[in-house]
Amino acid sequence: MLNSGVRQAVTRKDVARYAGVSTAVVSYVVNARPKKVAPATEARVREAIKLLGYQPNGAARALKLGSTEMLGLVIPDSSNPFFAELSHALENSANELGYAVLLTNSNGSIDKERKHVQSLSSRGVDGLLLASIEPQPDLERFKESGVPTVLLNRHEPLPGLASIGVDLVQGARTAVDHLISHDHTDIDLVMGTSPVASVDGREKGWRQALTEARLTEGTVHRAAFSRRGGYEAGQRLITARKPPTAVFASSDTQAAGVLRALHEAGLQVPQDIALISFDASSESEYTWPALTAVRQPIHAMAAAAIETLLRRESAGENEHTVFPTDLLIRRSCGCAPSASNDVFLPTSATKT
Amino acid sequence: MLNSGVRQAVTRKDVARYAGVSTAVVSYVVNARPKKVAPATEARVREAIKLLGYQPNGAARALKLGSTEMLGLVIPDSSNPFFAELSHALENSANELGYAVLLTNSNGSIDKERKHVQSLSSRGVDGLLLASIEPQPDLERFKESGVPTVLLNRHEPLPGLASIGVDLVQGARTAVDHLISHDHTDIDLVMGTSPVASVDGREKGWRQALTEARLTEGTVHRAAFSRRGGYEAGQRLITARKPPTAVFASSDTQAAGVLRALHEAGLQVPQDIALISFDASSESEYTWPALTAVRQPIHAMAAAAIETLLRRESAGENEHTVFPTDLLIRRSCGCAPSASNDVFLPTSATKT
DNA sequence: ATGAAAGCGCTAACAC
DNA sequence: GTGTTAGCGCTTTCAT
Repeated sequence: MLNSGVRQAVTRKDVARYAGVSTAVVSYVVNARPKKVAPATEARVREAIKLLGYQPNGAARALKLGSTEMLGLVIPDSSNPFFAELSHALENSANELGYAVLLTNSNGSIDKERKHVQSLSSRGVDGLLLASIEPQPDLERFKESGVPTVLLNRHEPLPGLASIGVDLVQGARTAVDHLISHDHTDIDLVMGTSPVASVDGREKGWRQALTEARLTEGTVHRAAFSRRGGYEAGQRLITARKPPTAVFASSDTQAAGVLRALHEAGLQVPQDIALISFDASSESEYTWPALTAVRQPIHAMAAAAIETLLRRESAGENEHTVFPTDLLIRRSCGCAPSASNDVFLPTSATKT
Repeated sequence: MLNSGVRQAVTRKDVARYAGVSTAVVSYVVNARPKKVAPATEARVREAIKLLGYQPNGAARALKLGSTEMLGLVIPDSSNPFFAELSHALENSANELGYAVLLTNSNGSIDKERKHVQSLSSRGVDGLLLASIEPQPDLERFKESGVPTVLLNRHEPLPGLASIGVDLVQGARTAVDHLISHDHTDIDLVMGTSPVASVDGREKGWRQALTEARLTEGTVHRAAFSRRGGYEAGQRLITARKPPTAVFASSDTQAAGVLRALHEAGLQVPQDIALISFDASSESEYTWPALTAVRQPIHAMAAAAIETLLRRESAGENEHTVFPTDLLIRRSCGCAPSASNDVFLPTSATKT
């Protein structure tokens, strides 16, 4: 009838016996709750804990309390620089509040994403952080599992679910407007593709900026959200009859690929073709030339996501928080910043 | 006395009642074990499960079974490209075997690393994957917690603990030998710094290759394992009285920094200074020029780590597995590969 | 200030 | 083939 005591050799019972108290008292000192314990008793218990090398059993605690103090994280690809930085920031924020995070990759598969959500829910996570690849995640799924959820990297409100993201349209407009201020009139777009069709805010912003400046619309080069995708788009871009003089890329990784294609063709950036990217993850600072990029406030978003999730555990608000972006001026746009980097547009977060 | 039934509204008991069976039967069908169930009964149970939206409670299962089917991962920085790729591969491998992974970052702090090990152990992980920043991790700590552990990114055997890594010395020698074959005689080293002093295998390999070729030793530039570190090292390197004609960098990220410094100084790679880096993470393919790099077989190592860890749960062997590296020839070394990338040294893993 | 005991949801040995 | 039930380690109410 015994469980194979492989690991949990020492339980609170052993500690209690060793310290000559009841198991309840051990609990009181370990949690400093809900009762006070006499200093002398407490000392004996602590002594016993240290001596026996006692470690509370998380599973038992979770079962009793109904809370695992774990958060589930589902992202497309944790090795992609943007998501790598985001998940790092999320882990740090969660950790500060005593929460551990279960990391899962959907690897671009909707089916895998669903399985992970389900599995994390079954593991009893206290909350779910989901960077979904579905433009319209099935709400019922979440209601059912009942796990508080916040959607990451989500750029439009989704009624019924909390979400956090950036103003894609505004960010793109800032970038394209900047290119226009450098007197460019032929501005192409390298746009990432998501599994399901729907117009990305970056595409809208690019188009809006062009329209307002009464410029003719450039070409949209669709490619995967990856360095390779950008590389292929870059190759297509320069072999057009009339290549653009400037390009806006929907992510840093794509821009890195575009850069490679341009270099291989012997083209100079920004002289022959100027380039601005989106995200401003740390890799964008070390490309050649360094990328001017629309920056997402990753750390602030991560902190807000955790905060929203944990607050939601009690209250159940479903707001969409939009963070502003700034334009980080470096070399690829044609500017020659004097010394350090300049930053535009430092506005604050808004809620919907 | 009731637990606040916030989430786990529906338990196996509800399912049993609804299907008109006992709780044991529900267990049998959910786990397909340890008893057979009549097809008709099974169908009724599955029906009830679906209808009620029943999800097994992981904490209860873990408590009963003494296994959480979770693995703990402790790494210095999950946003560093190398560790990002490693943790991605680890998560994938673990997931295939039904294990979830708890990700934690030590952020370069030994204290944090210890806290995470302790916390993961307390959460009852079935195994620990640890990329320690300590050159000599305290063995007692692990014996005590009793969690099967494998050390990652570990390049020398550590008696008493399983570990996995790459032959740093050999990898570095291959790189430096290659530089020598390009007729370089002044080859500097950009070496990452770890918190505690101890000679890294890459430094040894660099020195050995130089010595065997009867070349005078170049300068060692110590810098952080980061793009910024590499950048600073690169700046120092080119302002020396007699700059080298070739450089071996101990990581891709550092090489990216070196590249930036060289570009800023108007130096050509490989013409003015040739460069080879270590890791060959995916970012090394998209720098300009693309980096020739010593490649670590990240996926194979991840798979082996998981396999070792899970096998160790029963048997308790403590071997050190060394993986071979290859030299991925691209442009930064001075080669002009015809079409695709060439790969050297495809040998197989060895155990100690 | 301390202790006894119930019970969280699940598994599996054992009885039928 | 199915049901009964003990018990995993913990928290906390209630009694002392």
